[in-house]
Amino acid sequence: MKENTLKHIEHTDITQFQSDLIGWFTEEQRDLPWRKDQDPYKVWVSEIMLQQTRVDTVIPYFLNFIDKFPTVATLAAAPEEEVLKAWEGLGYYSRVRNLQSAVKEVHEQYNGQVPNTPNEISKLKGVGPYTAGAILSIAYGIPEPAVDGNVMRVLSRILSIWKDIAKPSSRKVFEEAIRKLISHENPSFFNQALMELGALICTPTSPKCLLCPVREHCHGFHEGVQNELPIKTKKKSTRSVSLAAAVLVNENGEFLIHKRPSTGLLANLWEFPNCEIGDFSTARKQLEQFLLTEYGLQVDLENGVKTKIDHIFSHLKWNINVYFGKINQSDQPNDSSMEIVTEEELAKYAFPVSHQKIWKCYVDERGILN
DNA sequence: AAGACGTGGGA
DNA sequence: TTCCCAAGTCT
Repeated sequence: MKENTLKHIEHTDITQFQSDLIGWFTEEQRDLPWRKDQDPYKVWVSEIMLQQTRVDTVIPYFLNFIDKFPTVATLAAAPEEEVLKAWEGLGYYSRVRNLQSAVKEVHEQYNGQVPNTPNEISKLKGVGPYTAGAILSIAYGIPEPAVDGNVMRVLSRILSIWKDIAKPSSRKVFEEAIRKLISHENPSFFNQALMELGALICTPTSPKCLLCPVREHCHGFHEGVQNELPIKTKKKSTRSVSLAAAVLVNENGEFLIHKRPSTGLLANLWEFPNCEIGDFSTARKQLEQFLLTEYGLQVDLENGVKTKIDHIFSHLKWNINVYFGKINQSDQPNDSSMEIVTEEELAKYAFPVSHQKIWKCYVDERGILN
């Protein structure tokens, strides 16, 4: 069965395949900011940002992040608040907390040098099998597989592999294939070329086979099944959660914000006080009760719901009822996870997009009133 | 193994 | 609207 899965490798001219693939990448690769040099730190940052995230989205974040934290030493020394702020809006925020944690370890345990062995680099927080292979091959020229979604899709087609790429167990099949195919002369370009091919030519839908530099090596194309591959089972739909949130302002024009717990969803990001509710019809009462029992705040929320915000995550959906309310200057948080800040100071804190939407609602509404 | 973990874009 | 993503990792 195992031999059968990769049977097409026997009929692949590996040297010619490498040459065609790397030759194409050399000519056609996109000009991307993390391709200016092979600084292991910058390669690392880019690979973490690119996890589950589009190139076009990453570019401005990468430029800003490297501007703010150009080296291992600067990121290791940075306040977490600033680091999270630089990641604000990118999503999967544990990536950047793990990155800074790992960078601190590199700074302290490896004298600031990103390790260059599979064993050492894989121990770093947030560095899984893909990222380890990407850094080792791109920054250090070490022939390790870097198997991401692109590579699994491309190889599924080229080698006509009918394994479900959604299953974690499938990854090792593709790693095995890459170990047989990878160029030892230029593992960096080989790995990047496979991903670039997946992004530009061998796309999820409507692959541009007529433009493909390795079409002659592609068993899926020759079998006419390139549109049937890869096999990928779909995931379950998301569940819905109802929330009520409050934008609370005092006589000084200062706002109450709350820092989320250090684990779980949107960890360590800031938000407007909110709670999960069972029933929209009594949302305001539930929120007032929550503010009293959790934060010791006696608040009269304005009567009407200001807006209803829908926010979709990968695995769940928030339906947020937004309320406005006044607090007194004498109301101080009874909780160290809360702060009272001016509108100007708000810009220093990292908020998830869902709560940026709440703030936008407040600004829009206030603009009408003023 | 399967679910948690974000977001914005395209069909 | 709904679904599927896009250079994955952690638990």
